[in-house]
Amino acid sequence: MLSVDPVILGMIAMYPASGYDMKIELEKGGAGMFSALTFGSIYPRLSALENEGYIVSFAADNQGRRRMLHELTAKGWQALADWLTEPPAYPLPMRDELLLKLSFWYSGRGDDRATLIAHLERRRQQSRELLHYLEAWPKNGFSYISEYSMIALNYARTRLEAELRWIEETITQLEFPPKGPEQDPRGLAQRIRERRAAAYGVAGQPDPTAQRGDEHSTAVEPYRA
Amino acid sequence: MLSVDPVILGMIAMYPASGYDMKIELEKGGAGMFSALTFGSIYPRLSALENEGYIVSFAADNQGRRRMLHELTAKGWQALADWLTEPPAYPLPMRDELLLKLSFWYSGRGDDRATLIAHLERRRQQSRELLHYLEAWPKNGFSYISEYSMIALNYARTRLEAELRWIEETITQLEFPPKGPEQDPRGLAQRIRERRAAAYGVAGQPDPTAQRGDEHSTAVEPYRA
DNA sequence: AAAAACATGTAACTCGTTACATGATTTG
DNA sequence: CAAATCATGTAACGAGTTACATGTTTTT
Repeated sequence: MLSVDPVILGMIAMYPASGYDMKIELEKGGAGMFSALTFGSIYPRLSALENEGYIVSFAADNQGRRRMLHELTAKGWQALADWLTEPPAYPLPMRDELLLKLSFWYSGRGDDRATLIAHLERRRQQSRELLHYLEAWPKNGFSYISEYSMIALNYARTRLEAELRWIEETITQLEFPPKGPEQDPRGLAQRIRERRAAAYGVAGQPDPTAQRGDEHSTAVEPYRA
Repeated sequence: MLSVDPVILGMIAMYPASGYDMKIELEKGGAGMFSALTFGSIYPRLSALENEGYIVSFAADNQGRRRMLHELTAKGWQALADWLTEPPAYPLPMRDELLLKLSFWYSGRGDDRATLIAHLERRRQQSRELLHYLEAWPKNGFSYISEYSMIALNYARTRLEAELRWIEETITQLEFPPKGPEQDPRGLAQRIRERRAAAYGVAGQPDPTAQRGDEHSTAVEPYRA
């Protein structure tokens, strides 16, 4: 039972679907906010799930074009119900390049606030678009949306709205002058600038001697809880 | 340049660190909110990054215990700065089992609201703990936290607070009776119950005949935008 | 004296993605 | 009639995880 399997079973549970249907549904629909599948993982799993008795597959006529539909067996319905009953794993960490870049920003770019504002404005644009798409989806007159899907949708909406507020506040803050570190008992901010300058060399050219071991004598105690 | 590489370079940029340091720092520190690394990916990449000239490694005496520290070269500092300048990829989709389960909840568990409330209460507990940990971190008197790391931390805090509010609202809603689907123009809610009943069989035992292709004649039009 | 934490590293494995292959039908 | 879309499938690849192997030092 791979992690994609419950998604496949869940999609089929809504209606007997083809592999292609599932891909499209996830791209355009609600569950796609929380998972994505590629054909390369869908089709092999459909075969496996059929071999293991979770689904049955049958050809459906699609005016000449071949089309394989899949339906859950009793075992498949049971597996889905069991998976839903299992306590969901806590999503950790929140993989997000923007946040990761923020964590390392000072070390790598110092007080280059302009580039960071550009990143944030791009993100604002993307999140706004996603929010609009997501608000339109339950009103498209087509998709099946249960009370529970709507709750999931509410989560995504709430999260995006909070993100947009954070972006506004952050851009405002970045338009003011830099504030200096929030906490820096070991004076790392200063040391980072010095180490970078040493690596590049005083005249701006790379300095090969700055790469020998002995120069790194300013060892920093790592954090131990 | 693998996706873990900028994280390694970013950690080293803060202070010359060992592979072990990075693992611990990510587990206990701020960047760990947004990325995790295992030894199996750290050590091989440290060798590779040294071979490619991004870092230099040197033995540091750690009272008898061996310890390899790593420092950025000019090329390494430059690679980090370049990576930070690149527009960050939009994090899509938000992989979250709880949300995925909500999407499929009705199909698999019908109106079993008790189990769902249990999931939400568990999540509330975990998110509260993370929030408390995360609020304590910038006051531990040790970690280096730049203005920008603090902004990332603010994001995580904002997001968790929004999530906790959503959990409260959702639990309250789930204590009321079920509402029925938000949007269901094809009558799928009804069909799902019928299909599940057919798969299990009327008497509760699995019905093998319900698994033949012909019975699935109630084909549902897939969504096409 | 044992267990936990410190510290580095390798090899096998697993899962998912990318790229490729094929072919029918609809649309411009 | 060419291009886009529909539709299914396979094979190679890649990147990260898990498990294993090894040895030291500190804590209980």
